Amino acid sequence: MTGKNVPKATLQRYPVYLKALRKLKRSGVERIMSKELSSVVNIEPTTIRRDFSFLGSLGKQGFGYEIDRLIEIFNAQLGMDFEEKIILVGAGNMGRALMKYNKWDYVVGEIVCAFDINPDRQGVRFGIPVYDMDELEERIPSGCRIAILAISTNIQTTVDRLIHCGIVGLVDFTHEHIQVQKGVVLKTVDVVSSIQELVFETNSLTTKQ
Amino acid sequence: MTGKNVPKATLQRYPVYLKALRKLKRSGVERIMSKELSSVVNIEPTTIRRDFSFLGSLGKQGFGYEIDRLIEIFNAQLGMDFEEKIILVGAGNMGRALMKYNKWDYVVGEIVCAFDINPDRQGVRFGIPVYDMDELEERIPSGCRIAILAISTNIQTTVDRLIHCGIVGLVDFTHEHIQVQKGVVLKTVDVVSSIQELVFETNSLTTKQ
DNA sequence: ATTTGTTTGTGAATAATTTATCATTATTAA
DNA sequence: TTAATAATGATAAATTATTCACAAACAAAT
Repeated sequence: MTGKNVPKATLQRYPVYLKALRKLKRSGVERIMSKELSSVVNIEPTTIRRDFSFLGSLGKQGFGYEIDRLIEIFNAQLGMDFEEKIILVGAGNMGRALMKYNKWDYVVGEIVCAFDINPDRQGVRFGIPVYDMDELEERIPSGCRIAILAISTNIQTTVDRLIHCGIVGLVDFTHEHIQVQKGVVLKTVDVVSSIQELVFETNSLTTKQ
Repeated sequence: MTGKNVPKATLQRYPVYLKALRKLKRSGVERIMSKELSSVVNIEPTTIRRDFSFLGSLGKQGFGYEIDRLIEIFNAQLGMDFEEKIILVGAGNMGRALMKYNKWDYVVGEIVCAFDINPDRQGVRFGIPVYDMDELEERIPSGCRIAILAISTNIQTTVDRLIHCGIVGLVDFTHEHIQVQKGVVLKTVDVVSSIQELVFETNSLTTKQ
């Protein structure tokens, strides 16, 4: 339905809103105005209103937004209906951390299985079956489009294999540069890169002596 | 020196370039042109050239860029000189995964110590001392500005404590919404949010039936 | 029921970012 | 040495994102 003309920048803020709204709900808040929410998420009120407006007229003038309604709509928009089957590639420390947190309560889908080359890591872990990498092509669930990458060797080769299997979205936890063809979306999650950006940004605030 | 008028968007691409350049160097490439690099990182050549130009005239007309020179400059720009002392808060699965990868070879600094409430996780892990959370205020290295957050309880309280200790940059691996005052930079790293964005973006490409 | 105060939603204006164009300069080959 | 080629770096144009400003809508009070 929606998801078409929504600006990319807005799309990246939706998860932020959802998290903040869920936190507010837990602390008993039932309604909120763009100005209040602004101080919670550090986003200008007018930007918030514009972002929300892409999903319809969610608020009431002179009143604000009902948090329950917002959460419901964001859940729907951000994936509750999708039920994506996500695979995890790599069951090392990082992979296990991700499996453990798989009980995400407002998520798009769930990790249905994992793959690893190391036999010691295979079997069932945190309720998720971990198969041998060799079995990727046969074990990958049909319709699976998204993979989480948490391996440290044969990275590019594995990515190519995944794309061959129909993967079109990758969340990348490796520390290597990965090359993907157009049409495949790569979301890189990297502490190092994050810290590099952070150092830059904080340097313009606090000048080190 | 630099780091002032560089657009935020450009700043976020620098780590991408550095990673790609290091990969190219390892595979023996010595020089590259913006057009070639473009096909590696999926960023327009003209954007690459403009991004690079903020750091000086790094290339030669009719020739391209020397990879060694680029890497050197990016290293300098992205932190090699900074030697940030980074602390890790939370030594669970995620924390351990991060400690294990602490041997980042082109990084801004390193994790000098960690903190956790659980006594079982305290002691030295992967060469990094893990202290009790209660000791945060006394153990935090002087001049420490950046913290990696990988805890799952008392999140907001801990963040407030960290900011009180002088932390101005946070890499956040929790699944909660975190509120920070202006002046503190928060980089949220969240599988769930990444997947949510991914689902949106891939949906505009592959229409599910 | 009417008025008053408040906050949304949006068209218009501004700012930021990306892409296109082109002059310039280095390289290479004749 | 000179001309041809090629790719940068700078500027201009186009695109995208944010902010302003205000009309319309609703709630609450009288």
